[in-house]
This record gives sequence, structure tokens and C-alpha cells, in this order.
Amino acid sequence: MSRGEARQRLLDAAIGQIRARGYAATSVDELCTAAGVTKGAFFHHFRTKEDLGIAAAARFIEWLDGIFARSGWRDHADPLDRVLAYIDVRIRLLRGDVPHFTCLIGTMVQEVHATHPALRTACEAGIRDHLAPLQEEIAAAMAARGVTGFTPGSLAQHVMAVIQGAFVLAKAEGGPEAAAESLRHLRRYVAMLFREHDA
Amino acid sequence: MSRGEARQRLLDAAIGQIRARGYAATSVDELCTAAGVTKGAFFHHFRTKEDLGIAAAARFIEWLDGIFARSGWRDHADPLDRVLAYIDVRIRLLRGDVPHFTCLIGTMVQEVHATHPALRTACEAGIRDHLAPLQEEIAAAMAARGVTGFTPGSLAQHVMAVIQGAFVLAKAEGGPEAAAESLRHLRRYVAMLFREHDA
DNA sequence: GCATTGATACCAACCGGTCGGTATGTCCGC
DNA sequence: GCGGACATACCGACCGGTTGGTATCAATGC
Repeated sequence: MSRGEARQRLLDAAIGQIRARGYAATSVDELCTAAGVTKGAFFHHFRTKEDLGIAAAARFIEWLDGIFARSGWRDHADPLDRVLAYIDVRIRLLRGDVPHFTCLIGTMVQEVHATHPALRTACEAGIRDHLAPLQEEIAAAMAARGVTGFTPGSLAQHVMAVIQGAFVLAKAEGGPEAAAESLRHLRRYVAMLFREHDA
Repeated sequence: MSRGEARQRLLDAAIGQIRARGYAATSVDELCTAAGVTKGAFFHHFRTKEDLGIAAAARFIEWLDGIFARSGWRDHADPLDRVLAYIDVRIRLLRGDVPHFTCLIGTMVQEVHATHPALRTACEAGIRDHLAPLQEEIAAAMAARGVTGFTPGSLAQHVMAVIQGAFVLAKAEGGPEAAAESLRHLRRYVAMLFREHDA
């Protein structure tokens, strides 16, 4: 292992472990072993375990945004098709074992919201940042069809709620089937919301 | 404190603490202090901490089913109205601070699904049992209106996904507003699914 | 061209405290 | 007087975090 990559290796290990076992059950020692570094290195790069959590949240969102950028979900002429494409990408991501497709942020914020305010804020910001482009496309679709009755932000947050809830179901039943079904219901809802306004 | 109630007090304390801080971050000592009993009493009634979690999940579902039974959500002539009433009760329950209205099962299963199989199974069973009556009403509503294209179970699970996801959002943003908005989207979806089949 | 310097990256050993769990007793209703 | 319901005292392992130190680097002076 070459000099200078300990921080990245720790963040990657943290994302994997916390997604699988949660924040509290992931120990610093365990992370160091997984990343192949020592505890000294850990506390050289992160002041506390909470600091690592905050950095991991930011890195996770970067990673996720990269996936969506490469998916081409915004490459459609109609903004409604872009919104539906976002959901389709989410459905396609539901593959492999549970920790592989679930969300670090949702997992973490459930545990720490009441006890680690800084980490809660970081999770909130991560969600907001990730949803911003989706919210733009929803607003464009609403404007193009003259749809009213709700705000773009509320629908974007609803999309995120279904995604996070689908992850909870996937963890409860040990696989992604119910999660995918739920996202298909979401897709139908969005289609119905806008298509009934078509000419 | 009278003799014989230590078990109930421990379960109540566990439901409160785990809802607020999660399973891993809730220690046995802390629970004993909160319940006003000693560690000897704890391990007299529960073989392990995981056993307590399983018992707490069952007790939480009992408590929740009691709330819904008293709400009268099934006291409508039309099964669709009963389904919508279930969602309305869920919206009305979104009051107070976050640990007061969020779900023990969803919080716990996120942390333990990969590490505590027995606890994961208990959470899965709790969700399934709670959803059974809702699924019946969905099936009745579908039959009454000749709605097809999805199964009653998938819509019941979607309702639960939105509820769980709404709780995650509430924890991320520190309040129930976004959660309530999401449940209103869900209500609109269910209404649209069935009402477009009305005469 | 090379020694000096200061900063950064990292390491091994260790700290007090807390973790889940146990061993052994005591009390009280039947 | 006996069994279930607790209490007290304790255990080894592990927790997040700290310590004092070393290896490696770029920048500087000469």
C-alpha cells in the first residue's frame, strides 16, 4: 500500500461496513483492519468517528451522483421522461446483495439523528444535494403540462421516501423484490400524475 | 415498583430508546437504568439483548395494532375508503417529536438485518402481520372495482415503503413535515389507482 | 548537489471506560 | 420450603481516543 491513500481506503471501508451493519456497530478498529491501516492513521485523517461519518456521507453522494451522471437519465427531450428515467435507473440499481444497493445516508441518519447533530445535518444536505437535479426536472415537467396541486420539492422528496422505504423493506425481507415492486408503483404514480394532463 | 413488572418496564424502555437511538447504541445497562431494574433482572427475563429486541418488536406491533383498532379505520362501507382511512390515520399519527411517531421495526431492521438473522425475521414477521388487514382491504377494493395490474400484497408493501421512507426523511430533516407530504402523495396515488375505474 | 528543516503520513502500544453476559446470592408468595 | 423474581458483584473483550515516535516528502540554504 502506497503512501497517501489511507484516507480513501478508510472511507471506502466505512461505506461498505456502515451500509451492511450500521454506524454504531461499525468500530474504528474493524475499519482499520478492513482498510489495512492502523488506528494512528485513522485519527490522523479524522478527528473523531463522527468526522469519518460526515466524510463518508459526502463521498457516498459523490459516488452516487457519478453513477447517475453516467446513466444518462437526463438525455431525454421531455422532462417527464427524464423524471421517469431517474426512477428506472433506481430500479435497475436494485441488484446483488442488500448492502450493495442500499443507501449509506438513510442507514446512518436513522441511527444518529438524535445523538449526532452534525452527522444528521450532513445526511440532510446529502439528500438535498442529490435531489436538486431531480427537482428541477419535476418543475420543468409540471410547467410543460400545467400540472399543479403539489410542489416540485414535495414530489422529489416523495421519490426519495419511496426509495428509502424500499431499502428498509429489502433489508426486512432479505432481497430486492419488494423494493423493485414499490418503485414500479412510484413510477406508475408519476406517470399518472402527468399523463392525465396530456392532450 | 412492584414485583412482576420488570419485563414490561424493560420492553417499554427498549421501545423508547431503540426508536430514538437505534439498537446497537442502546446498551443493556442504559435500559436497566431507564426501567429502574438491575442487570440481573434483565438477564432473568431475556436470554440475550437480541431476545429483548425480538420481544420488543412483537410488543411494538401489538401496541400499533391497538392504535389502529381504536382508530376505526375499517368502519367504512367502501373498502377503498378503508384503505384511504388507513393512510389518513398514518398521517394523523405524525405528531410530536421524531422518536414518538417513528417505527421501532424499521429502525431496528436497518441495523441488524445482516448480523442478527432471528431479529431480522421477527421484524419481517411484524411487518407482514401488521399489513395483513390492509392487504385484505386492498384486495376487496380491487375486486369491487375490477382493478388489475398489480397484486394487493405489492400495494400494501408499497404503502409500508412510503411510511418507512417518510420516517427516514423525518429523521433527516428533524420533523414530520416532509413525511406528511409524502403520505399525502401516497394517498393521491391510491385514490387515482381506484377512482379512474369508477363509473 | 546535498545537508537541514518542517510538515505530513503513518505506526505500535496503550488508556480509562463501557460493552454484553455470568455467577451467586436473597427475598417473597405460594 | 421451594421456585420464580429479582439484586449484587464481577468478568474478559472491546470501545473510541491518545500517546510518543518514525518514515517520507518538498522546500530551502549554501
